[in-house]
Amino acid sequence: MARKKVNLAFIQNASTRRATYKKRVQGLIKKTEELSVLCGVDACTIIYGPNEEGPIVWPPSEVEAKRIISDFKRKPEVYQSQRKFNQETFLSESIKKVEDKLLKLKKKNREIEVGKMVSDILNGKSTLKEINSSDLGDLLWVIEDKIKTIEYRIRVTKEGK
Amino acid sequence: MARKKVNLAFIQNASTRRATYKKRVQGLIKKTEELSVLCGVDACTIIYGPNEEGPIVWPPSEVEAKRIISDFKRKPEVYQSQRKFNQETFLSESIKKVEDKLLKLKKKNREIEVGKMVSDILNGKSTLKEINSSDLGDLLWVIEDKIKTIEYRIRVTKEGK
DNA sequence: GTTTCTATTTATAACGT
DNA sequence: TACGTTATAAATAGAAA
Repeated sequence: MARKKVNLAFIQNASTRRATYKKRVQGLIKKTEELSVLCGVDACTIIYGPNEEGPIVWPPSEVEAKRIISDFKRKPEVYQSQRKFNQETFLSESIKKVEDKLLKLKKKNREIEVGKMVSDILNGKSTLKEINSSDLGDLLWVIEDKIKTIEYRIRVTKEGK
Repeated sequence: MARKKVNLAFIQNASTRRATYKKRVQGLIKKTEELSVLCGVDACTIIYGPNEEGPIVWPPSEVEAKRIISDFKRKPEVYQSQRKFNQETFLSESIKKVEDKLLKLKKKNREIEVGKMVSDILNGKSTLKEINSSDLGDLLWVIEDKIKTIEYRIRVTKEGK
């Protein structure tokens, strides 16, 4: 983020990684505290360092941290509230681009539907038999794509060794 | 942090506070992900918004988040104050440190194994039938986890307008 | 390894719509 | 109230000590 843009990938060089880790842990903890204080909300950050030290936690109070965590674990459908951290702006000045945008949205809508399908299947709410061939085609396409992502992450993990 | 230095105190004005909240949640989640990916560490951030349906969490996978939280809660109450960041940390004896390292190594090895399994299956070098039930369990766990991450990304892309 | 020192990239507070 | 823009404050990557 300085002197060079950062690539969101595991830092191979050990010493560089350690240095970055230190700086960023400090920054992350600070940001957590700031959000909590400025906006008056409960926020908790837990970091397991590469060392054997033990987790770094905010808020500093063990009781407070566990309270927030307990609240979290009690909520079943936590992820419904996950949302919009995305800055994607394929905005444009011409009609052509607006049309492109519409197309993309439709495509993404489809992806969401398929994503839910996958989820339902994994959760036993649905079975492959209940899915029509058209949907199945999309399903395979998406899975194939996701597999690539997984392979990439696996590769990164290995190299990070 | 712009146009004026920020005062670390509760923002009285409701609309300003709300606007700041939205921006900073976005930033905090991003920072959490960056630290995790760049440095290859487990990190978890939970935010309870003022009037939202549920907490905002990173990592997006419920499984992953709960695993990290469990690790945290499982630790004995051997907390000790530390010098940096007003954080708290567990003091451990040298024996425990060694044990922890061993545990991490085993975990990493297992991750690599599972990763190779997925790879082999995708490349037709192996089939699901050849995998024993124990391995299959890990495999499903990993895949399910990845799927959730994927769902999150899809959702974010969609709602990101 | 760690601390300090920039050069730059990011994050974002205050505005404008 | 929400979203896009802009001026600044912060964070931080890489270099140097």
